[in-house]
Amino acid sequence: MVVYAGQGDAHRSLALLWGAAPEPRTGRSGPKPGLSVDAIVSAGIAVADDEGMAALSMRAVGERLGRTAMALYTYVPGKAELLDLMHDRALAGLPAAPPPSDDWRAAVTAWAGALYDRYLRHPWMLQVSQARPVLGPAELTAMEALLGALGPAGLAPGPLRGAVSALWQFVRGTAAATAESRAAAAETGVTDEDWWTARSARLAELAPDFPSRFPLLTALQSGADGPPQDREQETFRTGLAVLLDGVAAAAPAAGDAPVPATRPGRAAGTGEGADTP
Amino acid sequence: MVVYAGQGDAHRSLALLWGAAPEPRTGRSGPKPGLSVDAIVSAGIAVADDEGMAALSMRAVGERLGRTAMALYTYVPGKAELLDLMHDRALAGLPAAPPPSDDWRAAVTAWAGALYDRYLRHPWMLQVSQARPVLGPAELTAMEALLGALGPAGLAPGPLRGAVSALWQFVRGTAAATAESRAAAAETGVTDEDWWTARSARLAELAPDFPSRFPLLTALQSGADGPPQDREQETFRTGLAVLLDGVAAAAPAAGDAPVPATRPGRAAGTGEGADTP
DNA sequence: CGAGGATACTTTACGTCATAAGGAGTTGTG
DNA sequence: CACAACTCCTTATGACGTAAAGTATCCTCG
Repeated sequence: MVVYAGQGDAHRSLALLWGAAPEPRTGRSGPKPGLSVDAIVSAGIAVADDEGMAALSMRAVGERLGRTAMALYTYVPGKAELLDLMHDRALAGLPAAPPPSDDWRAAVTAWAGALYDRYLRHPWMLQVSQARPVLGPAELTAMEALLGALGPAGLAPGPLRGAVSALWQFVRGTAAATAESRAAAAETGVTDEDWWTARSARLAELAPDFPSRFPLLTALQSGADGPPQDREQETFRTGLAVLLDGVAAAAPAAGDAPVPATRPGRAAGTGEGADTP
Repeated sequence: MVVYAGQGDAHRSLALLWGAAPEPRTGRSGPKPGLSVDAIVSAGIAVADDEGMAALSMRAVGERLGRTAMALYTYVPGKAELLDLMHDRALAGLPAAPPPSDDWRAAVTAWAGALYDRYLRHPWMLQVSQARPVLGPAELTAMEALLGALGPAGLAPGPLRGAVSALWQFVRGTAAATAESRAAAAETGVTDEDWWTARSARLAELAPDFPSRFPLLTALQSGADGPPQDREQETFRTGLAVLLDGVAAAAPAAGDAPVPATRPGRAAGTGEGADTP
């Protein structure tokens, strides 16, 4: 529920995100730290995973570590920063960019699938306000991986930025939709499908003129065939395909695009020597 | 900051969203209502517009109407539902779908620009958790408009769903990025550009190995030429072009679409005459 | 070794939040 | 005119983030 305290100094997060100097422990008095930023971030993720974003309070995180809420403030400036850290950490460890290959479509598809899965494993991430590019190392690594996968397509910098943004947002958005329908279903103890039909039934009841007011939506919806999971997967798959077609079309000399390239001029180099760290 | 209380009965919102039967006022005792759902929603939007999402409390909304917080509960079940109503109302009045035309690219571009502008006029919308398709009338109308604009492209239902999702998420995501950089700049009383350079300077300081760790990102960033507004606009424009190229590519060549689709002969997607926001 | 200061953590407290419960005033219908 | 329905208020509850101040622990320096 709570997601982001607007003015939380992004600067304070930055230092922590990038592994605030581990401080040579020599020459420091006082009791040894019993906690660590890492442990706190892990506990926070555990709380959010287990009990949902609404249950993520400083008290809850502290409790999970056998401490009070205030103990956390020794390590972390506040809740907003903790959220930043959690979000970035939850993105860590995604597969690195594969070596550049002709089949950039497969590479980008794999990247998108991994990110999608990650979001669904930590649905609370989707409730962290995205009005906030935190620029943590894991997020940037994921973006670098996308750039690496996308590289062989040979986009110019402008379209490349656009494509990266479009891809990321698409994955996040579709993951959010899936997560929401799962959550709603789990909450009401009902299967996805039942929930959807109940929902549309209620809608039809409240807006009897629905089909005439929204003919295209009605047509689109009635075109659905399988259970909602399948529909979500299909949306993900086909939406991604549309995006990739766009990338292929925007690329000057794309490999497997069905579109004949008319402009041979290769624009400013987008580092094709992606050796992927 | 607060964005969405997870379990708020979406059902309760639905009735309100769809204009809960205006109740024939005859045969009702008690004092006449001094407020209305509409007035409350307007006040909520005014508060959020003027003072930001963090300042949106039931007290603040009530105060703006000369009432206490509790007075609102006569009209609205709770804050989550009020947020739903605000969000949908803020989407109302977007331009309707134009008559089907050959130039579906222009139509979709206009649609995207209008939605983008709307988000930027009410930045708090971007902090409402999107993990929640509220299915209000305005949102559905906007989606119907997109479907109308997209129609002449002649997509099959699957790709159409994917494209709709991709387009919507893209607009929302890029709007969020723009809103965030504006907010950050306004907060610190600094121009967009200064804020960005300060940010990158700080990043470079914290992660001196940045260029070697993120070569592609570094290359992409250094390829930027203008002030950030221009970069944002360019991302929007080129990203949208990529998406539209994808739509064109996913459409059946030119055969059974109601209108012969424009062949995507363009190479770099930047050529499109997007008039943008 | 013992004092002093730094550090980890706790207790307590404050202000704010959403909202439950109950009461007061207002208005229509019997 | 009584009563019921209704709006709106006051008050109260429990949770939240976190400021302030206290306590216990440990290192360093005299």
